[in-house]
Formats: sequence, C-alpha cells, structure tokens
Amino acid sequence: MPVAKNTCDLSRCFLCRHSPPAWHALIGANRKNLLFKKGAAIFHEGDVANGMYFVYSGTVKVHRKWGSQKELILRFGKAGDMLGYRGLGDEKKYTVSATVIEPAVICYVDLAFFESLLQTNHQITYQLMQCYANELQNAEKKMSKLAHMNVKARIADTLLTLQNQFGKTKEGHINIQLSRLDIAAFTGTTYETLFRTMQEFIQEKLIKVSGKKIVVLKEKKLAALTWTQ
Amino acid sequence: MPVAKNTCDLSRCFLCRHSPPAWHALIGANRKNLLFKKGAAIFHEGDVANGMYFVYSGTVKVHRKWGSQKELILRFGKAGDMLGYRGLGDEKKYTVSATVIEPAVICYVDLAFFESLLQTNHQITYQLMQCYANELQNAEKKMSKLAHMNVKARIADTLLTLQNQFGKTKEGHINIQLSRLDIAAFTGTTYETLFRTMQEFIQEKLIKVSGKKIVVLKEKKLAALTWTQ
DNA sequence: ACAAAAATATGATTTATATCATGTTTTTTA
DNA sequence: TAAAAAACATGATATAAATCATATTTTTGT
Repeated sequence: MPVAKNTCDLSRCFLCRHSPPAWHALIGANRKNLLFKKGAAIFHEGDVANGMYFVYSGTVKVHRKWGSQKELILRFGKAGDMLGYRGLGDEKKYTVSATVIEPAVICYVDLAFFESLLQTNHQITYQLMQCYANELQNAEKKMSKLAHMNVKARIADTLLTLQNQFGKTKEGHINIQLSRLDIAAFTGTTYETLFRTMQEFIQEKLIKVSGKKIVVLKEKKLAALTWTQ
Repeated sequence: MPVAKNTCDLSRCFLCRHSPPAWHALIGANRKNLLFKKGAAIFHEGDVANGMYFVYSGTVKVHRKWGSQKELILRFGKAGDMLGYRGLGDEKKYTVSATVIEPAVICYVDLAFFESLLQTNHQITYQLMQCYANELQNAEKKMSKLAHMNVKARIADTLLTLQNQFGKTKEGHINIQLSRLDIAAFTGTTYETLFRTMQEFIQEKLIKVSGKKIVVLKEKKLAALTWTQ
C-alpha cells in the first residue's frame, strides 16, 4: 500500500475529532496515510483484522459477497467515516469488504494502538459506542426495507438516501458517481431491474440522468414511491 | 406496568455483569422490575425513549412494522439481553418495537441513570460498544441474507439460528416456541410460504414438528440448503 | 363456558423480479 | 493504441414467492 503524499491533517477523522488536541501528535505518530486507487481493496471479508481505517478523502464501499456473483453494498464511506473495527470479541476477522470507488486517502492505525486509545481515552470509547448505535439503527432500517419494500420503492429510496448522504453539486446532481451495478448492489437488486426502473423514473421525469450524473427532479414523488405497499 | 414479584437478582443482566459488585446496590436502588405478560408491548417504535430494558427472564421479540400488515422480527431477546438503547445523537426515539413472546421479567432503568453509569463506569461503556459492534455484525449478515438467499435457504438458516441461540431441550427440540407467523416474520417471508416450506422439510425428514415444538433432524442437510444459490 | 380472535392448514392465481441472451459503448490496461 | 474488460442497454422467458380465498382448529378473554 503506497503512502499518500497529501497526508491527513489530523482534524477530520474520527480519532482526531473525538480526542483533545494534546493527543493529536501521538495519533499522528501512530497512523499511516495510505493512498488507494479506484477499485483497490482496503480489506476483504475473512481477512484477519489488523487495524482501523479512517477515510480522509475519496469514496469507499463496504460490501459483502454472496456466492460468486451476488454482492450487497451495506454502505458507502466518505471523508470522516470509519472502517474496519467491529466487536472482535470472538473473531478478529473482517466480516465485510471495503473497496475504493473514488481514489482515497485513508488513515490507518493498528489495532493495538487503537485499543490502547480506547483504554485511556474514554471519550473515544463513548463516541465509538454512539457511532455503532447509529449504524445499527441504519442497519435495522435497511433490513426491513430489504424485507418489505418492492424494488421500485427501494430504488427510489436509494436515490434519496444517496442525495441525503452525499448532497448535491452546484450543477444539482447527486454528489457521488456510481456505476449502475453499484447502485443495484446497494439497493439489493440486479443490474437489469435497476436499469429498467431508472428508465421508468426518467420517463416519468422524476430524475434526469447523464452518464453517472443523476439529478433528482421530483423529490416528493420519489419519496411517495417509497411508501408503495 | 406491574412490578414483578420475583425480582432480578442483580447478577444476570448486562449492567450487573459488567460492573463491580460495589455498584450493584446502586443499580438495585435505581432499577424497577417489571412483569410483562405474553403479547404485551414493552415499547413501540416511535415512542420517546425513556429508559433501558434488560431481560431477566422470558422471551422478547424486537421488530419493525412496515405498512399495516408486514413486520420483520430483527432478533429475539432472552435472559441477559438488553433492549432499548440506541445512538440517540439526534432523536431519542425507539426505532424498533419490543413485544413479549413468553412472560417476561424485565429490569428497567431510566436513561438519566443509565447515562450517568456510562459517564462513571467506563467498563460498561466499553462493553456496550462491544455489544453494539456484535449486533451490528449480525445485522449486516442478516441484511445480505435477506438480499440474496432464497426463501428456502433463509428458512433453513432461521431454524439453525434459533437452535443456536436458544439451544435444545432434553427432549431435543429447539428451546423456544414461536408461532409460524413469528418464524415467518423473523425469516422475512409470508406465513403461507413458511408453512409450505416447513412441510417440505418435514416430508424430507430434515425436521420433526409437533405443535410449536421443532426438532432439527438433519442439521448438516439444513446447513447445506443455506448455500442454495 | 362461550364468543371472539388468533393460529393453522391448503389450494388456486398472479406478478414482480430474476435470469438468460446478445449487442454496443466506454473504460482500463498492457 | 490495440486488446481486453467493464459497463451500458434491451428484449424475451422463467419462476419463486406473494397474494387471495376459505376452512378448521386452537387459544384467549370475559
């Protein structure tokens, strides 16, 4: 893993946000800045977990494979987000994969250092707990959506979720560029179904698309669709 | 909510397990023991969160409604499990419902006391973090199962999961008695599909069922089914 | 103890969505 | 810059699983 030139400024990431400035030098001394290019794997499900990753810039997908073909994207990570650490009580293995979508600078600290931080800096433990609790809520929401919403509703929901999480550019399109396949994997459907449903939305003028740039035109109507059944 | 006669013995629940004995008196003074009967709601999604609940005995389901009919059971709680607390950063509302399946004694502490515990007893914060991290892993697993496994595979998986979590009685059946509807809701399918698939399993002698007592006969074969597609 | 409400049991029908198949275009990489 | 690999685009087809319908049995509340 190549070390990044433009290194983390010790202000943005989870660790630095939640620890007093006095700690930043220590964190700086114990973190590596890694530069990943598009498509690179940060870690794989099944790998032994050796550390924590913090996204400084770029975009990352967190996903799980099923069988040989199917994959579900659990969430996307952007600047400020945390990757990699989980309960670990039992098995110190990653249970998800993390792959780069847009070239990313990632801060890395090894588990030993991270756990020593947790031991001494209770604020970080507390924030980590809060962070997991929030992610857990999201996961639970996503679960019931997968179980009960039909594909059209889920796709409408996906578009709104992406716009919510990544915001809009000045030009008005959702500020993340994904392949249709990734959007499908995030929605939990196939490429073909996603493609056709997006065409429908375009026909109905709910969205406007050029290449990977998506503009939500009728937010209210898309939101209404998420209530279908 | 009626107060229970057979009160919590201050040893089993999350709070007591993870705090030194010196704290138990304080916890004892600040917790209420509540007795819930079958079908009773402990809390509802949308309710303002006022406290934490700990299962002392009995069985509880944690679930979310979708529309008027459909519901997904996210997990079951038994003695020692915790209910109710979430990130709360933004909204102090329960995002799930908890309903009693088998009559339950529940320990309750209000949020103010619980948060004061977290402030002073870092071990509890750390354990809570670990607990959420584990639940998050489970949630992520369940998500990909919902997205990618077919119903038959999911039902096989459900039966194995239940046996794993609740163990077997001396008579050999899974040590939890659920309605078919609840099993369906936990699997994320309809009652009818669940029923038919279980009949299939019975025909194929993978399981044996009498009333709500389920015996897994061919664990390996059921496990193999979970790999279908 | 009896009425009402859940839960169980099954057949018939529908439909939403995955799968298959194939061609074109764009992007990546050697 | 050519070749290979992704990504994009669509039509045709199959099918898994939901929905609808209805009857019986069991449980629960009063």
